[in-house]
Order: sequence, then C-alpha cells, then structure tokens
Amino acid sequence: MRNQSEEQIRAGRGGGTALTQQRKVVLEVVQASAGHPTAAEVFEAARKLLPKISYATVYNSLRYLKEAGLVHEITFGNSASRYDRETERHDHAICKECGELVDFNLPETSSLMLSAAEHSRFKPESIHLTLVGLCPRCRTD
Amino acid sequence: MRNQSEEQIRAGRGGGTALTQQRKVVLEVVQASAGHPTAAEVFEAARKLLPKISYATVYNSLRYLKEAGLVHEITFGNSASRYDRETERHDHAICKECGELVDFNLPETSSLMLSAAEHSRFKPESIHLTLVGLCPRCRTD
DNA sequence: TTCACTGCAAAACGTTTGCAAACAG
DNA sequence: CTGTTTGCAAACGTTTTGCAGTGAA
Repeated sequence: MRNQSEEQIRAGRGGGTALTQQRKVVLEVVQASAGHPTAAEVFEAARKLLPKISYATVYNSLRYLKEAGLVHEITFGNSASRYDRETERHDHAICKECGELVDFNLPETSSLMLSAAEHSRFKPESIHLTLVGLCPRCRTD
Repeated sequence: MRNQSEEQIRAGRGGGTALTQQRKVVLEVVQASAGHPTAAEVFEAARKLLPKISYATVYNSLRYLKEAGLVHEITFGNSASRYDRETERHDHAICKECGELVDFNLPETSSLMLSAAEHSRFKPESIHLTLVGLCPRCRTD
C-alpha cells in the first residue's frame, strides 16, 4: 500500500471531501507535535485551533489519516495509542520510568525481517521492534 | 527480576496464600492452551474446571502470575492481551489474515538490543520484536 | 441536491477496583 | 484471629458507533 500524497487526498478519491478542515487540523497538530501525542492530547491541541471539534471527530480523523498513510499509530501495552508524524517504517524506544517514546531507525531491520520470516514460516509484511529501557534523562549511570 | 519457581510461590512470600486454587487453575489453563488465549478464553476454560470463578479473579490471577513470572502477556495493537505459557524472552509473528500468533526465537535479538540502545541512547532492558505477515495456512504462494 | 462528514451522546470493549463475605494459615 | 483472596457489580479509560443535522462540491 503506497502512501497517498496530500494532494491526491485533497483532490478526493472519487467520492468525498477527503481533507476537511477538521482532518487538516488534526494532521497539523500531529505534525507540529514534538513528541508522540495520544488522541486525548491531539484533541486538546486541536480544539485550540478549532474549538467546536469533537472527540469522536479526532478519533475518526486519526483513523482516516492513518489509513491514508499520513500519520502513524503506535501501540504499546494496553495504554492509549500515540500518533507519530513519521510515516516511514521505523523503530521505537520506550522509557519504563517516564514513558518517553523516541523514534529511531535500525538499518538491520530489513535483513531481520527475512530472518524472522524464516523462523516463523510466515510471509513477511512488516516488522515491529520496540526497545524498553531507560531514556537518557532517567538513566542514572 | 528473576522468575520465581512455582515452589517459592506456593510457599508464600512472607504473607499470603500465593498459589490459590483459582490461580492454579488459571495457570493450568494457560499452560494447557495450544495457542495464546485471551483473558476471555482463559475465563471460559477456567470456569469448566472451577465453575464459580469470576472474570475479575481471572484478570487478577493473570496479573499475579505475570508478575510472578509464570505466564507472559502479549499485547499487540489495541486488541485484547493474549497470554503465553512461554516465559522466556522470545519473538512473535502475527497473521494479518486470521490473527494466528506464533512464538519463535531470533538468535540475533541480543546483539540487536545493543544496537537499538546505541541508536536510541536508551539503557536497554528488553526488546520486543513482532513480525506481521501471513501465516503458512493463509499465504497463497 | 447529493453524499460524505461532523458533533453529540451513548455504547462497546478490555480491564481494574471497592467492598463485603469467604477462606487459609 | 488475622490478613489475603474471592466474587460481584460497578467504574474506568480508550475507542467506536448511531443518528440527525451540516456543509462542501
């Protein structure tokens, strides 16, 4: 599945309005976020730009944008999803102390995916790698 | 955190009953499961052995057993946790077609953890690797 | 004029918790 | 006795949905 460009989406794909004002605001909020906001944080930021926006619309917009390949959803454990402006495949590290989440990219993941496919006998599609540990600020040594 | 042996737990750790009848049944259900049951599936199986057991007790027992290192919890996406009798570190593959989840073990994960630590500047603690793709039965080629 | 999208509230889902009663040591 | 655990029901946090009304092409 190839990402759609913002223009393709704005143009509409045969039917709908596609990039509505609300979706645009939600996208901007995610792209402007330094970290990786939860839906609740996106909602808080979005309502400053568009006070009438509803929680449900934020969720629906995030889902839409995710399916369009414009944002990336990060899930870990049973906590709330976080959203990421980085849509290319990448890896995550999560601090078990403060919850900080950072992106990074491990060059060996493509060969890793092949190795994982061999071991599991699955046809590989994507690989998800998360390091859990202590972030630079929380590590004491 | 070292896993406690079943005996250590049964002996009690200074205070409680530790491995109660309910917890024992929940543990047995997870260990007897071929696949990776959800809490709901554990509940269904457990009530066949212990008809009065409650949903909450299944959840509490699973949490207890997880903290004691006797079972492993697998979370992926926003779906329900699955439980795994395999408590040693290992990797997972999930079928995007039928949801099948299999365990495997990638020997390169320990060096991978070091590499991830360098890239993220985190102090590493554990690494979680999940392959998403098509299981042997769902792959068409 | 149409049809997708919004906002609201309610529901759904997985999971946890408060509490009184039951139980084990 | 004492303190932990149970069962129940109710609450919780996150996410989705039904539906009437709005708004953009």
